[in-house]
Amino acid sequence: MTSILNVPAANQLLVELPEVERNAFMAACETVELSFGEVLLQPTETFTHVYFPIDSFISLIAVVGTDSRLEVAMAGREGMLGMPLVLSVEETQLIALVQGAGSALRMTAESFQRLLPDSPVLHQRLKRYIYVVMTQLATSAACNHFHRIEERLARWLLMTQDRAGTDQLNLTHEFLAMMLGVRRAGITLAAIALQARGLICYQRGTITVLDRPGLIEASCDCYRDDCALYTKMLPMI
Amino acid sequence: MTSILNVPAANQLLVELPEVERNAFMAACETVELSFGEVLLQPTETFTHVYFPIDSFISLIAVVGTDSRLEVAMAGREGMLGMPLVLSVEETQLIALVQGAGSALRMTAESFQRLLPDSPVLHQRLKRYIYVVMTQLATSAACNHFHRIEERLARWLLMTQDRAGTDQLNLTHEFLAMMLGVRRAGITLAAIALQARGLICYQRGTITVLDRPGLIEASCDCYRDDCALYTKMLPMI
DNA sequence: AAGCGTCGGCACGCTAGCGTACATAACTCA
DNA sequence: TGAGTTATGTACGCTAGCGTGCCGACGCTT
Repeated sequence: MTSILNVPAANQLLVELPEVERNAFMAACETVELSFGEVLLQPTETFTHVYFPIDSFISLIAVVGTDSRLEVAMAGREGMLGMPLVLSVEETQLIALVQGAGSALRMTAESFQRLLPDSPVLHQRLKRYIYVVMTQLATSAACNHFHRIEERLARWLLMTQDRAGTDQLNLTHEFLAMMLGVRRAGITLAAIALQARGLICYQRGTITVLDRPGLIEASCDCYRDDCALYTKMLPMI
Repeated sequence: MTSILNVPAANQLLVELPEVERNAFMAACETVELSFGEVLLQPTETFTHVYFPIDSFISLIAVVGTDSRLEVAMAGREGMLGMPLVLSVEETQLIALVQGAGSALRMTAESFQRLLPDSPVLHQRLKRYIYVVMTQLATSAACNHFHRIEERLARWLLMTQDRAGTDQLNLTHEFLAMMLGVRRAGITLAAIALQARGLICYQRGTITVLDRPGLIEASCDCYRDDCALYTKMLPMI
């Protein structure tokens, strides 16, 4: 089982583009630093930029009612923030929260929409990426519904590790509770269980993945399925 | 509160297209009858056709593990079956189950992909439709997670009523349980509660909506939000 | 009219997870 | 060093929903 991401610092959607496309596209990009906790977008806001994370990553969070939140997708260097713009829609209904600090390429929404029609290879890739995310949204709706906190936590840690590219994750139980839409105490119990099995180890805001294969075993199949779909639809690029 | 659908028998995505587009498109379509329970597509299968329901409707169902199923989206005359083809992807990971018998326009995947580039208005609409469905997937993931069976049932009945275009729905508790990913007995209790409130009435396989506004009141806001997003993104077309 | 299959009501004990609250432990900073 | 803040452990009773199984009612078939 390989991770989604075993490649050097570059956004996977942008690597190995045809020379012309790449040049035009990169010329319109700037590199920005994203810091943890930054909110790039709120529901009903309009995209001013698209982001292609390099070593940062972003959580997409759905809100229902006044205070229920649930992370529904992640965008790291395997993905992008700004899918609606690929569909010529300029708004979002999700919160985009920087979950892993680091750098990203960024381009104005305007440039993006102007350049996209002249970038057929990238455009094709982005459409496939949207398909992958849609499918993940659908199956993770089912996952969130049927699977237990411990499995979901394991899956979430794996996804995060892939995007952070390190074993050491800076995460509090509080934060994890928000992501999974459960109680903080629920995370504590699940984390204790995973630690007792020797899969992770944590102290005060840091979780270290000790046994990745074991963690995959402990997670629901949704993690494997997610990875498999991504590599099928966007193979190595 | 108006429903998504208050229009005569026609697929909403196809109405009022420019003459040329419409003619080319319709010429490639045939009308088919879909019968209840028909499975049009299974996970990993390839699309042979796209469907534009007229008075039928189709459930999209996610599968996790061996026997957990959850309805994640519906396609009636406000939508289509075959979104991945708009993204140039020919497969699906979802089950497409005919949930309301009736007719639909259908076209081969091949024709669809050939005609789409020459149908800019339709193409634009379909992209917006995909955005709507993606957003609904995201928020209904949260809805399924946070809201109770009774609210979710109310919402589901409203969505179904919109697409069926009638007060009388032919549904067993067993079937509803599958859609919502809960026990049959759980549906029975929720249905009893809704009936006690005078919102619905049912006997042996038939549910009648008695008080639509009341049912909206009883459902979570997700129903209203869904409708609002659709009409915002695809206004009356 | 009888029989059978389907559908719905209900009841049992059980579990995961909730809301809440409080205590302890670990860092931070004055 | 000591005070304050933040993160984690844990405990309490509670609720929604689970899995299961059984019974009765309905309605179709013959």
